Amino acid sequence: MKSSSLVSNNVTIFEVASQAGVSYGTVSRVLNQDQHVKAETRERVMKTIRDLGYVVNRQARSLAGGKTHIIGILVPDLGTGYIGEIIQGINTELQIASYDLMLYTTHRTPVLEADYVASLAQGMVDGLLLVLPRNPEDYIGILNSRHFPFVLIDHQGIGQNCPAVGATNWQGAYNATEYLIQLGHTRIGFITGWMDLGAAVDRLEGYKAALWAHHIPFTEDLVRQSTFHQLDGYNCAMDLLNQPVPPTAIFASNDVMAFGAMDAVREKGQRIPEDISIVGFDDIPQASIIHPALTTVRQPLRNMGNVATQMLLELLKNPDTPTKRIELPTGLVVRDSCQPPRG
Amino acid sequence: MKSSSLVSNNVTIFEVASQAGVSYGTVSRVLNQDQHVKAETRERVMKTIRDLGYVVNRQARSLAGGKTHIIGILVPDLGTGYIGEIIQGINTELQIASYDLMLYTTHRTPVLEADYVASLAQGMVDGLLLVLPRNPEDYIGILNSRHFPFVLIDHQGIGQNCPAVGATNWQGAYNATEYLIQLGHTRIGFITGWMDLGAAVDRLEGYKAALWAHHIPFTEDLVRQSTFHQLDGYNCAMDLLNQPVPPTAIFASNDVMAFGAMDAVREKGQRIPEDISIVGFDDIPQASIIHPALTTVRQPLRNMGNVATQMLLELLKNPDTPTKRIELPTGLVVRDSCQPPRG
DNA sequence: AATATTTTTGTAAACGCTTCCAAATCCGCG
DNA sequence: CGCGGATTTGGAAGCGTTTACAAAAATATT
Repeated sequence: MKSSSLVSNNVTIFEVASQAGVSYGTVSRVLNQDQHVKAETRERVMKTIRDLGYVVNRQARSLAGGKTHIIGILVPDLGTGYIGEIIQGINTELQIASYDLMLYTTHRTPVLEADYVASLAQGMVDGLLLVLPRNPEDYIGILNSRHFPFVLIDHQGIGQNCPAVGATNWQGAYNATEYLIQLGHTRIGFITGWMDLGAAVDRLEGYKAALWAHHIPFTEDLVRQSTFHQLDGYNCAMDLLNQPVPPTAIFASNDVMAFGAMDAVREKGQRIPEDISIVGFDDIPQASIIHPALTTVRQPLRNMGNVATQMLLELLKNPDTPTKRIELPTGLVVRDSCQPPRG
Repeated sequence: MKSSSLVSNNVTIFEVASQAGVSYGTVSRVLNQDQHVKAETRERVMKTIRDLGYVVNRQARSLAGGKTHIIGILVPDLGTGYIGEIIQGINTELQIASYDLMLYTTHRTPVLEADYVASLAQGMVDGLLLVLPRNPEDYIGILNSRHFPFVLIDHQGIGQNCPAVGATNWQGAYNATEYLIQLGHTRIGFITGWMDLGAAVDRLEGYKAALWAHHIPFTEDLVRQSTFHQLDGYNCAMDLLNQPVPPTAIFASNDVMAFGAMDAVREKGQRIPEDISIVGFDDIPQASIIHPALTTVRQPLRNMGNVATQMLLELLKNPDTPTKRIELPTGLVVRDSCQPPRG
């Protein structure tokens, strides 16, 4: 009986109804777990459904009911596994709630981003998960005014209070910097992410705060503005290392830039961690497979996906759930890329 | 006018029709580029559509027309960037054809796989892209008998001829093995993937063929059956290295197992490539960032996504396009993980 | 100028479901 | 036994399209 749903094509509630000797309204009620059905009738209908291999037509259901049971997710790309992890988290929750996932990648094109959001919000999906959005200012206002449910992942929101889940970026950067300081480092290079992203700013601030707390003067000479990309990480690290008095440690604002920094260090003929310590941020899967394994600040990516999805589903169920921003804790993962400075 | 579509919520063809002074049928015809509309009328309707910010309701359209303009993609996971690359390729094509993408991850649970396929084929999507399917036998027959359009990516199909795109696995493995042989290696370890996947078998066969062509005796002692996972790659490599006469090179059937092998080599206190050469397969993004950069057989993943999508779209447009299987060429990417054996 | 032909437009009937309202059935109790 | 209220069921209407068919308008033909 299992695969009969694949075999028989177009069973409708009408066929189920006539087979079970009830009206189609009753079948619909059973399908929607309406309480107003006699237990015995429900049983009979469910059996018929199984026998006939009936599967509800989602299009019809959403036309009639106004809900699609699809949620959309907008991501910048799928390159690094960073997004992949988040999606796994989202997926788990969605599966439980039996929602479907519509995936859109923007490749960081703001135009696309706004367009997608426009047409999605038009009824294609019930809610939206926006991962690492680049220019949400363009549309968040509109989504809000239309009361369209959405949750931001890894973005601070934009002044207005929107539902969002992020991580304690500041604290993570603070802890990582402090770890390096406690190892004895005082000249710690820092490579930022896109500074238009709140997370990148927070990480820089955490770094500064840790220096400050340990009475180490902050200097712009040790900071390089970058883009979260590996190659830029490489270039910035190179630049940092070419200074008259180079840093003894480099803290990159994400893991792939840390990988780039590692390349730079090696190209200068120096060793990690003996000559230079490296710290990353994110703890993407590759961080533990690279050699030496990267010490990094772990973001609970999967968990962020879980939580964001739960928030969105809650929002769908109960639209006036108060808006909240959740920050999941980050944690320092100590591996092999750091040690006290030489001498 | 740009964002009016976001502002106004429920414009239907009826409103457009009355605004434009035509019947709703005509609007529908304009929407579907039906030729039977006077040019002037078409213009007027299109203007109204723009003015009102009308957007077609996809649910209604597919209920009536039978097509969803959504294609489904079934992937095992999103962990390694391998799938991510393929998805990028798919996405590009889909964007051009303005189809939407529904993503399902199976985590390699055969049950899920079959269930998904069942309900998807039920009308949720117009076609299916099956990436690296594990047990397609369970449902390919049924899909075929229902004439449901699908394309396999990175799978050999199952005897029957189904549309599929793959890569020249045999040739790639042959070339990589030959490369090692030409460097002077004669004891070349080989770590397989899941042997229930055709691609894995082909790679093993390519390896064997190259040995044979160069009169190097094949021995099971140098082959380990594995699973495409990093940890298993590590274990198999360890096992290989612990033999009385260990290999001087290891060829892993994919990159992440090669990463695992690298870990094993290092743990044995040996260096890459000085003591042991390593070759992978796939050329996922990480292969070039790991240190030493991995010599590997490049699969044109993005391209495979492109081609598969084009095939599927063609199949949708013209259901009796003859079935074909396309094999895209692989190529050896020489980086830093190999050198001639010592001594 | 009248008819035949073609092009364009209007309309009704699906598509498969949800949901509301009214009708039927059931139950307990006087 | 009959009545009121609660529970259960049936059926109509509507969701926003597409599409087949018929009607109307435009054009060509004699």
